[in-house]
Amino acid sequence: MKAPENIEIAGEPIPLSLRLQRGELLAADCPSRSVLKHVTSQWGVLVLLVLLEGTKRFSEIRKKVNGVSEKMLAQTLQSLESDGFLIRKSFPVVPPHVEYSLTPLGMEVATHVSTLADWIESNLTRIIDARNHIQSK
Amino acid sequence: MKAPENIEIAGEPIPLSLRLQRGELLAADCPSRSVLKHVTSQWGVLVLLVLLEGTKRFSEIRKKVNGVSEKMLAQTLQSLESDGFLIRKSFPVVPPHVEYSLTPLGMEVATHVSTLADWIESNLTRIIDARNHIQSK
DNA sequence: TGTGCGTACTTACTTTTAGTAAGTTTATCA
DNA sequence: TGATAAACTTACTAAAAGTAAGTACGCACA
Repeated sequence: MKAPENIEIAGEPIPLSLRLQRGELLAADCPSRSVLKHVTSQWGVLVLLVLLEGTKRFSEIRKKVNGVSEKMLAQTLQSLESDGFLIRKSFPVVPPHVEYSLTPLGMEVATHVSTLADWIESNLTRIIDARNHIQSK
Repeated sequence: MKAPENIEIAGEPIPLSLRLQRGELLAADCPSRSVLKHVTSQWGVLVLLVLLEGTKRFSEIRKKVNGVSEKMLAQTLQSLESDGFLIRKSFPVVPPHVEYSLTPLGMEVATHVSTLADWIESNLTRIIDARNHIQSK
């Protein structure tokens, strides 16, 4: 993260608590890097998309996100939870019943992720056309 | 990709060539998956951000994207080029001089990537706060 | 009393990917 | 003659992802 500079407006210093500390993704040691990794990880993106539809059980997410293994899904859910993007609600029953849903913070990222995902889905043919065009050179 | 269904409007079938085939990221074998991988790869995201600023040389990109190795940068640039997101212009000089710039297609994705990246940078403190809150439970 | 079932994981192991460091190329300049 | 610079490439190691099997446990059924 950027070290907060001593900004002031009209001679009045802005209190630290009110100043927003912006992350810098281009800085190798900025904590935003790990957030980006979690959010844009292969399965992270897809899990966020699915959870935008609403609360889902572990097994439901697994069914929707075609190809994810139980191990990777569990891992992905844990990292997204640890970043505060989703909450895990476990019911004390057997067999286990666990529900995942986006937090307000999670909905915000997921919305941006969804926009990007939509663009890719919508423009797939353009991309494939471009691919073929480049290949044939 | 979704198999094109036989859609028609007002009794008139839409020719295959005109119908847009949407990708489906949730389908394991959809080609959109590899595009997503390239675009949201750790270094792919950051390269796209840097190239939004304009044409850049290999070494300039490497300097801006803190932490990327030459190997990974070369690999990332190649995959983004193969998807038609950027063009590589090599000048026949020694030492080598190579310039990379976004294609119109690349600018579109990069814009969406940038929106997501901006959100993460802007909300880092919220995320870190959420992280700490979760940890302390 | 025991056997199987369902769900959400976890663990051990293999394969793939990423990271690191050193090498390659070649015109130009000291 | 030899060092230099820029953009890669290659060989090797470390880390991450994929695969498959195991674990926990309360309930239903035999």
